[in-house]
Amino acid sequence: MPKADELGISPTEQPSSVERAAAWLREKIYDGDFTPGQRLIEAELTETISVGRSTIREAIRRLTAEGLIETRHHYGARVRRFTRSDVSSIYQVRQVIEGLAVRLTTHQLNDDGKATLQKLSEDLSGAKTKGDIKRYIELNGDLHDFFVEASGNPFISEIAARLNTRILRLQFKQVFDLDNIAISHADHRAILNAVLGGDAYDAELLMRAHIGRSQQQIESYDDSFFQ
Amino acid sequence: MPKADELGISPTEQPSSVERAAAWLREKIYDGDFTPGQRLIEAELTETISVGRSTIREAIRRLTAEGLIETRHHYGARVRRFTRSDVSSIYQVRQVIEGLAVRLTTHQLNDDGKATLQKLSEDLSGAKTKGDIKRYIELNGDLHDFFVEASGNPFISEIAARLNTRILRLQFKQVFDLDNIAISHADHRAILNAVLGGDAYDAELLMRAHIGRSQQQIESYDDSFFQ
DNA sequence: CGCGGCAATATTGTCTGACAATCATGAGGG
DNA sequence: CCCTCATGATTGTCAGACAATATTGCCGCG
Repeated sequence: MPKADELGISPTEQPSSVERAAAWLREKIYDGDFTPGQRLIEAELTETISVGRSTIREAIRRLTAEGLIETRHHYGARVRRFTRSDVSSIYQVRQVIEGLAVRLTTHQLNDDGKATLQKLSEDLSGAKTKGDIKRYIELNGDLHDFFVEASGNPFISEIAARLNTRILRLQFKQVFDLDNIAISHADHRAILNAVLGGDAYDAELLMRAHIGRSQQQIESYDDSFFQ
Repeated sequence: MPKADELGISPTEQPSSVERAAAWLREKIYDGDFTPGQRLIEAELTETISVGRSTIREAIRRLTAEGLIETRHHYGARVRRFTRSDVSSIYQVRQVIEGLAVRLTTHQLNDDGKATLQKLSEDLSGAKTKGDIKRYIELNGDLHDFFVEASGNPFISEIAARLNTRILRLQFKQVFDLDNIAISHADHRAILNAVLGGDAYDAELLMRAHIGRSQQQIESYDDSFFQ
Protein backbone atom coordinates (compact mmCIF):
# COMPACT_ATOMS: atom_id res chain seq x y z
CA MET A 1 0.00 0.00 0.00
CA PRO A 2 1.88 3.05 -1.25
CA LYS A 3 1.09 5.96 0.94
CA ALA A 4 -0.32 9.08 -0.58
CA ASP A 5 2.14 11.90 -0.83
CA GLU A 6 1.47 14.50 1.80
CA LEU A 7 3.80 17.02 0.25
CA GLY A 8 1.04 19.33 -0.80
CA ILE A 9 2.40 19.85 -4.27
CA SER A 10 0.38 18.25 -6.97
CA PRO A 11 2.12 16.94 -10.06
CA THR A 12 0.59 18.92 -12.89
CA GLU A 13 -1.58 21.72 -11.47
CA GLN A 14 -2.65 23.37 -14.66
CA PRO A 15 -5.20 26.14 -14.37
CA SER A 16 -8.78 24.99 -14.50
CA SER A 17 -11.60 26.77 -16.28
CA VAL A 18 -12.74 28.27 -13.03
CA GLU A 19 -9.32 29.65 -12.29
CA ARG A 20 -9.09 31.18 -15.71
CA ALA A 21 -12.54 32.70 -15.37
CA ALA A 22 -11.73 34.03 -11.92
CA ALA A 23 -8.44 35.47 -13.13
CA TRP A 24 -10.18 37.11 -16.05
CA LEU A 25 -12.79 38.68 -13.81
CA ARG A 26 -10.20 39.78 -11.27
CA GLU A 27 -8.21 41.46 -14.02
CA LYS A 28 -11.27 43.25 -15.34
CA ILE A 29 -12.05 44.58 -11.89
CA TYR A 30 -8.49 45.68 -11.23
CA ASP A 31 -8.30 47.39 -14.59
CA GLY A 32 -11.51 49.22 -13.90
CA ASP A 33 -13.42 47.64 -16.79
CA PHE A 34 -15.92 46.58 -14.17
CA THR A 35 -16.50 49.46 -11.82
CA PRO A 36 -17.62 49.31 -8.19
CA GLY A 37 -21.32 48.75 -7.93
CA GLN A 38 -21.58 47.36 -11.43
CA ARG A 39 -23.74 44.31 -11.79
CA LEU A 40 -22.32 41.04 -13.06
CA ILE A 41 -24.87 39.02 -15.02
CA GLU A 42 -24.09 35.33 -15.23
CA ALA A 43 -25.60 34.91 -18.68
CA GLU A 44 -23.57 37.75 -20.13
CA LEU A 45 -20.34 36.47 -18.65
CA THR A 46 -20.97 32.92 -19.85
CA GLU A 47 -21.15 33.97 -23.44
CA THR A 48 -18.38 36.53 -23.15
CA ILE A 49 -15.80 34.04 -22.01
CA SER A 50 -17.44 30.88 -23.32
CA VAL A 51 -17.76 28.75 -20.22
CA GLY A 52 -20.69 27.07 -18.55
CA ARG A 53 -22.79 28.83 -16.00
CA SER A 54 -21.53 26.62 -13.19
CA THR A 55 -18.01 27.77 -13.95
CA ILE A 56 -18.98 31.40 -13.83
CA ARG A 57 -20.89 30.93 -10.62
CA GLU A 58 -17.92 29.26 -8.99
CA ALA A 59 -15.59 32.03 -10.13
CA ILE A 60 -17.96 34.64 -8.73
CA ARG A 61 -18.05 32.82 -5.42
CA ARG A 62 -14.26 32.78 -5.26
CA LEU A 63 -14.01 36.49 -5.83
CA THR A 64 -16.73 36.96 -3.24
CA ALA A 65 -14.59 35.05 -0.78
CA GLU A 66 -11.66 37.25 -1.74
CA GLY A 67 -13.74 40.28 -0.99
CA LEU A 68 -13.80 41.73 -4.49
CA ILE A 69 -17.46 41.05 -5.12
CA GLU A 70 -20.59 41.18 -3.02
CA THR A 71 -23.70 39.17 -3.71
CA ARG A 72 -27.33 39.39 -2.72
CA HIS A 73 -29.76 36.52 -2.73
CA HIS A 74 -31.68 36.27 -5.98
CA TYR A 75 -30.26 39.51 -7.14
CA GLY A 76 -26.76 38.57 -8.04
CA ALA A 77 -23.23 39.81 -7.88
CA ARG A 78 -21.88 43.32 -7.96
CA VAL A 79 -18.37 44.65 -7.85
CA ARG A 80 -17.79 45.57 -4.25
CA ARG A 81 -17.96 49.15 -3.07
CA PHE A 82 -15.80 50.49 -0.29
CA THR A 83 -16.97 53.26 1.92
CA ARG A 84 -14.80 55.65 3.86
CA SER A 85 -15.57 53.60 6.93
CA ASP A 86 -14.38 50.41 5.21
CA VAL A 87 -11.09 52.06 4.35
CA SER A 88 -10.55 53.20 7.91
CA SER A 89 -11.29 49.72 9.21
CA ILE A 90 -8.91 48.16 6.72
CA TYR A 91 -6.09 50.49 7.72
CA GLN A 92 -6.66 49.84 11.40
CA VAL A 93 -6.19 46.15 10.74
CA ARG A 94 -3.24 46.71 8.42
CA GLN A 95 -1.44 48.59 11.19
CA VAL A 96 -1.39 45.68 13.58
CA ILE A 97 -1.10 42.91 11.00
CA GLU A 98 1.82 44.41 9.14
CA GLY A 99 3.32 45.48 12.44
CA LEU A 100 3.22 41.85 13.49
CA ALA A 101 4.67 40.82 10.13
CA VAL A 102 7.66 43.07 10.44
CA ARG A 103 8.30 41.96 14.01
CA LEU A 104 8.25 38.28 13.06
CA THR A 105 10.39 38.96 10.02
CA THR A 106 13.02 40.68 12.13
CA HIS A 107 13.28 37.63 14.34
CA GLN A 108 14.03 35.25 11.53
CA LEU A 109 15.74 37.26 8.84
CA ASN A 110 18.42 35.30 6.99
CA ASP A 111 21.20 36.55 4.74
CA ASP A 112 19.10 36.25 1.60
CA GLY A 113 16.42 38.33 3.20
CA LYS A 114 18.93 40.92 4.31
CA ALA A 115 20.28 41.19 0.79
CA THR A 116 16.77 41.62 -0.62
CA LEU A 117 16.03 44.36 1.88
CA GLN A 118 19.30 46.15 1.15
CA LYS A 119 18.49 46.13 -2.54
CA LEU A 120 14.95 47.35 -1.94
CA SER A 121 16.35 50.10 0.24
CA GLU A 122 18.72 51.28 -2.47
CA ASP A 123 16.03 51.09 -5.14
CA LEU A 124 13.69 53.16 -2.99
CA SER A 125 16.34 55.82 -2.49
CA GLY A 126 17.08 55.81 -6.20
CA ALA A 127 13.44 56.24 -7.14
CA LYS A 128 13.09 59.04 -4.64
CA THR A 129 16.10 61.05 -5.82
CA LYS A 130 15.01 60.60 -9.41
CA GLY A 131 11.52 61.72 -8.48
CA ASP A 132 10.05 58.61 -10.10
CA ILE A 133 6.80 58.53 -8.16
CA LYS A 134 5.23 55.62 -9.99
CA ARG A 135 8.28 53.48 -9.38
CA TYR A 136 8.38 54.49 -5.74
CA ILE A 137 4.78 53.40 -5.19
CA GLU A 138 5.58 50.08 -6.83
CA LEU A 139 8.63 49.50 -4.64
CA ASN A 140 6.64 50.54 -1.59
CA GLY A 141 4.21 47.73 -2.39
CA ASP A 142 7.11 45.31 -2.80
CA LEU A 143 8.49 46.25 0.59
CA HIS A 144 5.21 45.67 2.38
CA ASP A 145 4.73 42.38 0.55
CA PHE A 146 8.21 41.27 1.52
CA PHE A 147 7.52 41.58 5.23
CA VAL A 148 4.20 39.84 4.90
CA GLU A 149 5.75 36.88 3.13
CA ALA A 150 8.93 36.74 5.18
CA SER A 151 6.96 36.63 8.40
CA GLY A 152 6.44 32.95 7.77
CA ASN A 153 2.88 33.15 9.06
CA PRO A 154 0.44 31.98 6.37
CA PHE A 155 -2.52 33.65 8.03
CA ILE A 156 -0.82 37.01 7.78
CA SER A 157 -0.37 36.47 4.07
CA GLU A 158 -3.99 35.50 3.72
CA ILE A 159 -5.31 38.48 5.62
CA ALA A 160 -2.96 40.93 3.94
CA ALA A 161 -3.93 39.60 0.53
CA ARG A 162 -7.57 40.16 1.31
CA LEU A 163 -7.02 43.64 2.66
CA ASN A 164 -4.69 44.68 -0.13
CA THR A 165 -6.93 43.17 -2.73
CA ARG A 166 -9.83 45.07 -1.39
CA ILE A 167 -8.04 48.31 -1.37
CA LEU A 168 -5.88 47.92 -4.41
CA ARG A 169 -8.20 50.02 -6.46
CA LEU A 170 -7.85 52.83 -3.99
CA GLN A 171 -4.11 52.41 -3.64
CA PHE A 172 -3.89 52.77 -7.38
CA LYS A 173 -5.59 56.10 -7.17
CA GLN A 174 -3.40 57.19 -4.31
CA VAL A 175 -1.98 60.53 -5.27
CA PHE A 176 1.51 60.53 -3.96
CA ASP A 177 3.39 63.73 -4.46
CA LEU A 178 7.04 64.34 -3.66
CA ASP A 179 6.25 65.65 -0.17
CA ASN A 180 4.42 62.47 0.71
CA ILE A 181 7.30 60.43 -0.60
CA ALA A 182 9.73 62.33 1.58
CA ILE A 183 7.71 61.48 4.68
CA SER A 184 7.14 57.92 3.57
CA HIS A 185 10.80 57.49 2.77
CA ALA A 186 11.86 58.61 6.22
CA ASP A 187 9.51 55.97 7.64
CA HIS A 188 10.91 53.31 5.37
CA ARG A 189 14.49 54.09 6.32
CA ALA A 190 13.66 53.91 10.02
CA ILE A 191 11.85 50.61 9.60
CA LEU A 192 14.66 49.11 7.55
CA ASN A 193 17.23 50.21 10.11
CA ALA A 194 15.26 48.64 12.93
CA VAL A 195 14.77 45.39 11.04
CA LEU A 196 18.38 45.08 9.93
CA GLY A 197 19.48 46.06 13.43
CA GLY A 198 17.35 43.33 14.96
CA ASP A 199 15.10 45.68 16.93
CA ALA A 200 11.92 43.74 16.36
CA TYR A 201 9.67 45.66 18.69
CA ASP A 202 10.86 49.03 17.39
CA ALA A 203 10.24 47.85 13.87
CA GLU A 204 6.70 46.87 14.81
CA LEU A 205 5.92 50.25 16.33
CA LEU A 206 7.45 52.09 13.40
CA MET A 207 5.41 50.10 10.92
CA ARG A 208 2.23 50.82 12.83
CA ALA A 209 3.00 54.51 12.84
CA HIS A 210 3.90 54.42 9.17
CA ILE A 211 0.64 52.81 8.14
CA GLY A 212 -1.17 55.18 10.47
CA ARG A 213 0.25 58.09 8.49
CA SER A 214 -0.85 56.52 5.19
CA GLN A 215 -4.28 56.15 6.72
CA GLN A 216 -4.44 59.81 7.67
CA GLN A 217 -3.44 60.77 4.18
CA ILE A 218 -6.08 58.61 2.54
CA GLU A 219 -8.74 59.71 4.96
CA SER A 220 -8.07 63.31 4.01
CA TYR A 221 -9.06 62.59 0.45
CA ASP A 222 -12.12 63.99 -1.20
CA ASP A 223 -15.36 62.00 -1.23
CA SER A 224 -14.95 61.43 -4.95
CA PHE A 225 -12.24 58.89 -4.18
CA PHE A 226 -14.63 56.73 -2.26
CA GLN A 227 -17.88 57.08 -4.20
CA MET B 1 -38.33 55.33 -11.59
CA PRO B 2 -38.38 54.10 -7.99
CA LYS B 3 -34.87 53.81 -6.72
CA ALA B 4 -33.62 50.50 -5.41
CA ASP B 5 -33.34 50.33 -1.66
CA GLU B 6 -29.73 50.43 -0.62
CA LEU B 7 -30.48 49.50 2.94
CA GLY B 8 -28.85 46.10 2.71
CA ILE B 9 -31.71 44.27 4.38
CA SER B 10 -33.68 42.06 2.08
CA PRO B 11 -37.38 41.62 2.70
CA THR B 12 -37.74 37.90 3.31
CA GLU B 13 -34.30 36.33 3.61
CA GLN B 14 -35.28 32.76 4.27
CA PRO B 15 -32.50 30.19 4.35
CA SER B 16 -31.72 28.69 0.98
CA SER B 17 -30.85 25.07 0.32
CA VAL B 18 -27.19 25.95 0.20
CA GLU B 19 -27.35 27.65 3.57
CA ARG B 20 -29.08 24.68 5.10
CA ALA B 21 -26.55 22.28 3.60
CA ALA B 22 -23.67 24.44 4.77
CA ALA B 23 -25.13 24.70 8.26
CA TRP B 24 -25.61 20.96 8.39
CA LEU B 25 -22.04 20.31 7.35
CA ARG B 26 -20.68 22.92 9.74
CA GLU B 27 -22.58 21.32 12.59
CA LYS B 28 -21.26 17.88 11.71
CA ILE B 29 -17.71 19.17 11.72
CA TYR B 30 -18.12 21.03 14.99
CA ASP B 31 -19.69 17.99 16.61
CA GLY B 32 -16.85 15.82 15.44
CA ASP B 33 -19.01 13.60 13.25
CA PHE B 34 -16.65 14.54 10.48
CA THR B 35 -13.12 14.42 11.79
CA PRO B 36 -10.11 16.37 10.53
CA GLY B 37 -8.66 14.80 7.43
CA GLN B 38 -11.84 12.94 6.64
CA ARG B 39 -12.86 13.01 3.03
CA LEU B 40 -16.18 14.50 1.95
CA ILE B 41 -17.61 12.74 -1.10
CA GLU B 42 -20.11 14.81 -3.02
CA ALA B 43 -22.18 11.84 -4.10
CA GLU B 44 -22.53 10.56 -0.54
CA LEU B 45 -23.53 13.95 0.81
CA THR B 46 -25.99 14.44 -2.02
CA GLU B 47 -28.02 11.43 -1.07
CA THR B 48 -27.59 11.91 2.66
CA ILE B 49 -29.24 15.30 2.73
CA SER B 50 -31.21 15.03 -0.50
CA VAL B 51 -30.02 18.01 -2.48
CA GLY B 52 -28.48 18.37 -5.89
CA ARG B 53 -24.77 18.13 -6.43
CA SER B 54 -24.52 21.82 -7.29
CA THR B 55 -25.92 22.65 -3.89
CA ILE B 56 -23.42 20.44 -2.11
CA ARG B 57 -20.57 21.84 -4.13
CA GLU B 58 -21.58 25.38 -3.26
CA ALA B 59 -21.87 24.52 0.42
CA ILE B 60 -18.41 22.96 0.35
CA ARG B 61 -17.01 26.07 -1.26
CA ARG B 62 -18.49 28.24 1.46
CA LEU B 63 -16.97 26.18 4.22
CA THR B 64 -13.70 26.25 2.31
CA ALA B 65 -13.86 30.04 2.35
CA GLU B 66 -14.55 29.89 6.08
CA GLY B 67 -11.47 27.79 6.54
CA LEU B 68 -13.19 24.66 7.81
CA ILE B 69 -12.49 22.57 4.74
CA GLU B 70 -9.58 22.24 2.36
CA THR B 71 -9.84 21.06 -1.22
CA ARG B 72 -7.45 19.71 -3.78
CA HIS B 73 -7.99 19.78 -7.50
CA HIS B 74 -9.69 16.65 -8.76
CA TYR B 75 -9.35 15.04 -5.41
CA GLY B 76 -12.01 16.75 -3.42
CA ALA B 77 -12.74 18.16 -0.03
CA ARG B 78 -11.44 17.12 3.35
CA VAL B 79 -12.10 18.45 6.79
CA ARG B 80 -9.23 20.75 7.49
CA ARG B 81 -6.33 19.69 9.65
CA PHE B 82 -4.39 22.05 11.85
CA THR B 83 -0.76 21.51 12.60
CA ARG B 84 1.13 22.81 15.60
CA SER B 85 2.54 25.46 13.32
CA ASP B 86 -0.94 26.53 12.23
CA VAL B 87 -2.01 26.95 15.82
CA SER B 88 1.02 29.08 16.62
CA SER B 89 0.35 31.26 13.61
CA ILE B 90 -3.28 31.67 14.55
CA TYR B 91 -2.42 32.73 18.07
CA GLN B 92 0.16 35.22 16.83
CA VAL B 93 -2.55 36.86 14.76
CA ARG B 94 -5.13 36.64 17.53
CA GLN B 95 -2.79 38.57 19.83
CA VAL B 96 -2.66 41.65 17.65
CA ILE B 97 -6.19 41.43 16.27
CA GLU B 98 -7.91 41.03 19.61
CA GLY B 99 -5.51 43.56 21.08
CA LEU B 100 -6.69 46.00 18.46
CA ALA B 101 -10.30 45.04 19.15
CA VAL B 102 -10.04 45.78 22.85
CA ARG B 103 -8.30 49.08 22.19
CA LEU B 104 -11.02 50.23 19.78
CA THR B 105 -13.72 49.03 22.12
CA THR B 106 -12.29 51.05 24.98
CA HIS B 107 -12.46 54.18 22.88
CA GLN B 108 -16.13 53.88 22.12
CA LEU B 109 -17.68 52.01 25.00
CA ASN B 110 -21.18 53.21 25.83
CA ASP B 111 -23.27 52.58 28.94
CA ASP B 112 -24.87 49.46 27.53
CA GLY B 113 -21.48 48.03 26.79
CA LYS B 114 -20.25 48.89 30.26
CA ALA B 115 -23.22 47.11 31.80
CA THR B 116 -22.60 44.03 29.66
CA LEU B 117 -18.97 43.97 30.72
CA GLN B 118 -19.83 44.39 34.39
CA LYS B 119 -22.23 41.47 34.16
CA LEU B 120 -19.66 39.33 32.33
CA SER B 121 -17.13 40.21 34.99
CA GLU B 122 -19.43 39.12 37.80
CA ASP B 123 -20.39 35.92 36.00
CA LEU B 124 -16.75 35.07 35.44
CA SER B 125 -15.99 35.56 39.12
CA GLY B 126 -19.00 33.47 40.03
CA ALA B 127 -17.98 30.61 37.76
CA LYS B 128 -14.48 30.75 39.13
CA THR B 129 -15.46 30.60 42.83
CA LYS B 130 -17.91 27.80 42.09
CA GLY B 131 -15.19 25.93 40.21
CA ASP B 132 -17.50 25.60 37.20
CA ILE B 133 -14.80 25.15 34.57
CA LYS B 134 -17.11 24.48 31.64
CA ARG B 135 -19.08 27.62 32.37
CA TYR B 136 -15.89 29.63 32.73
CA ILE B 137 -14.64 28.56 29.32
CA GLU B 138 -17.98 29.55 27.84
CA LEU B 139 -17.92 32.98 29.45
CA ASN B 140 -14.32 33.43 28.38
CA GLY B 141 -15.47 32.94 24.78
CA ASP B 142 -18.27 35.45 25.31
CA LEU B 143 -15.83 38.02 26.61
CA HIS B 144 -13.52 37.72 23.63
CA ASP B 145 -16.48 37.83 21.26
CA PHE B 146 -17.78 40.94 22.95
CA PHE B 147 -14.62 42.91 22.27
CA VAL B 148 -14.47 41.73 18.69
CA GLU B 149 -18.03 42.86 18.02
CA ALA B 150 -17.89 46.04 20.05
CA SER B 151 -14.78 47.18 18.19
CA GLY B 152 -17.08 48.29 15.39
CA ASN B 153 -14.59 47.10 12.79
CA PRO B 154 -16.22 44.55 10.51
CA PHE B 155 -12.90 43.20 9.28
CA ILE B 156 -11.90 42.30 12.81
CA SER B 157 -15.10 40.32 13.17
CA GLU B 158 -14.44 38.60 9.90
CA ILE B 159 -10.88 37.66 10.74
CA ALA B 160 -11.70 36.60 14.28
CA ALA B 161 -14.54 34.45 13.02
CA ARG B 162 -12.20 32.70 10.65
CA LEU B 163 -9.52 32.18 13.26
CA ASN B 164 -11.93 31.09 15.96
CA THR B 165 -13.75 28.86 13.57
CA ARG B 166 -10.56 27.25 12.59
CA ILE B 167 -9.49 26.67 16.10
CA LEU B 168 -12.81 26.00 17.71
CA ARG B 169 -12.18 22.32 17.65
CA LEU B 170 -8.97 22.81 19.55
CA GLN B 171 -10.50 25.26 21.99
CA PHE B 172 -13.09 22.66 22.70
CA LYS B 173 -10.42 20.23 23.69
CA GLN B 174 -8.61 22.82 25.76
CA VAL B 175 -8.07 21.28 29.13
CA PHE B 176 -8.51 24.10 31.58
CA ASP B 177 -7.85 23.19 35.17
CA LEU B 178 -8.40 25.42 38.17
CA ASP B 179 -4.82 26.70 38.12
CA ASN B 180 -5.18 27.85 34.54
CA ILE B 181 -8.42 29.57 35.42
CA ALA B 182 -6.76 31.44 38.26
CA ILE B 183 -4.14 32.82 35.88
CA SER B 184 -6.69 33.53 33.20
CA HIS B 185 -8.99 35.21 35.66
CA ALA B 186 -6.28 37.57 36.84
CA ASP B 187 -5.75 38.53 33.18
CA HIS B 188 -9.43 39.10 32.65
CA ARG B 189 -9.75 41.31 35.70
CA ALA B 190 -6.82 43.43 34.60
CA ILE B 191 -8.20 43.79 31.09
CA LEU B 192 -11.66 44.71 32.33
CA ASN B 193 -10.22 47.29 34.69
CA ALA B 194 -8.23 48.88 31.90
CA VAL B 195 -11.20 48.93 29.55
CA LEU B 196 -13.64 50.33 32.09
CA GLY B 197 -11.00 52.80 33.21
CA GLY B 198 -10.53 54.00 29.65
CA ASP B 199 -6.88 52.96 29.38
CA ALA B 200 -7.07 51.79 25.81
CA TYR B 201 -3.40 51.18 25.23
CA ASP B 202 -2.98 49.28 28.49
CA ALA B 203 -5.95 47.15 27.61
CA GLU B 204 -4.37 46.33 24.26
CA LEU B 205 -1.09 45.26 25.82
CA LEU B 206 -2.84 43.22 28.47
CA MET B 207 -4.92 41.40 25.89
CA ARG B 208 -1.84 40.60 23.86
CA ALA B 209 -0.11 39.20 26.91
CA HIS B 210 -3.21 37.26 27.87
CA ILE B 211 -3.53 35.57 24.51
CA GLY B 212 0.19 34.97 24.55
CA ARG B 213 -0.22 32.98 27.75
CA SER B 214 -3.05 30.94 26.22
CA GLN B 215 -0.76 30.27 23.31
CA GLN B 216 2.01 29.00 25.56
CA GLN B 217 -0.43 26.73 27.29
CA ILE B 218 -1.75 25.24 24.08
CA GLU B 219 1.71 24.88 22.61
CA SER B 220 2.71 22.82 25.64
CA TYR B 221 0.10 20.23 24.80
CA ASP B 222 0.90 16.75 23.62
CA ASP B 223 1.08 15.94 19.92
CA SER B 224 -2.16 13.99 20.20
CA PHE B 225 -4.05 17.27 20.44
CA PHE B 226 -2.93 18.41 17.04
CA GLN B 227 -2.69 15.82 14.30
C1' DC C 1 -49.20 65.67 -8.98
C1' DG C 2 -47.10 62.31 -5.93
C1' DC C 3 -47.40 57.93 -3.51
C1' DG C 4 -48.31 53.08 -2.60
C1' DG C 5 -49.57 48.56 -4.25
C1' DC C 6 -49.48 45.05 -8.14
C1' DA C 7 -48.24 42.37 -12.11
C1' DA C 8 -44.58 41.49 -15.67
C1' DT C 9 -39.91 40.46 -16.50
C1' DA C 10 -35.31 39.39 -15.91
C1' DT C 11 -32.15 36.89 -13.32
C1' DT C 12 -30.72 33.82 -10.03
C1' DG C 13 -31.15 29.27 -7.31
C1' DT C 14 -31.40 24.54 -7.80
C1' DC C 15 -32.00 20.07 -10.05
C1' DT C 16 -30.93 16.36 -13.39
C1' DG C 17 -28.10 13.99 -16.44
C1' DA C 18 -23.99 13.51 -18.94
C1' DC C 19 -19.13 13.19 -20.24
C1' DA C 20 -14.23 14.30 -19.92
C1' DA C 21 -10.26 15.04 -16.87
C1' DT C 22 -7.53 13.43 -13.42
C1' DC C 23 -6.08 11.62 -9.03
C1' DA C 24 -5.19 7.50 -5.96
C1' DT C 25 -4.83 2.92 -5.95
C1' DG C 26 -3.35 -1.67 -7.01
C1' DA C 27 -1.25 -5.01 -10.43
C1' DG C 28 2.55 -6.27 -12.92
C1' DG C 29 7.41 -6.08 -14.45
C1' DG C 30 12.26 -5.07 -13.62
C1' DC D 1 11.91 -4.19 -3.09
C1' DC D 2 10.97 -0.31 -6.16
C1' DC D 3 9.19 1.73 -10.34
C1' DT D 4 5.70 2.00 -14.19
C1' DC D 5 1.29 1.69 -15.96
C1' DA D 6 -3.62 0.56 -16.42
C1' DT D 7 -7.89 0.87 -13.76
C1' DG D 8 -11.63 2.75 -11.12
C1' DA D 9 -13.58 6.26 -8.43
C1' DT D 10 -14.45 11.04 -8.01
C1' DT D 11 -14.38 15.57 -9.36
C1' DG D 12 -14.68 19.41 -13.03
C1' DT D 13 -17.48 21.28 -16.40
C1' DC D 14 -21.22 21.52 -19.51
C1' DA D 15 -26.21 21.90 -21.19
C1' DG D 16 -30.96 22.35 -20.44
C1' DA D 17 -34.79 23.01 -17.56
C1' DC D 18 -37.92 24.92 -14.11
C1' DA D 19 -39.11 27.29 -9.82
C1' DA D 20 -38.28 31.26 -6.76
C1' DT D 21 -37.77 35.94 -6.23
C1' DA D 22 -36.15 40.79 -6.55
C1' DT D 23 -36.58 44.80 -9.44
C1' DT D 24 -39.03 47.51 -12.42
C1' DG D 25 -42.66 50.02 -14.57
C1' DC D 26 -47.67 50.61 -14.57
C1' DC D 27 -52.01 51.65 -12.55
C1' DG D 28 -55.21 53.55 -9.50
C1' DC D 29 -55.95 56.36 -5.46
C1' DG D 30 -55.53 60.18 -2.50
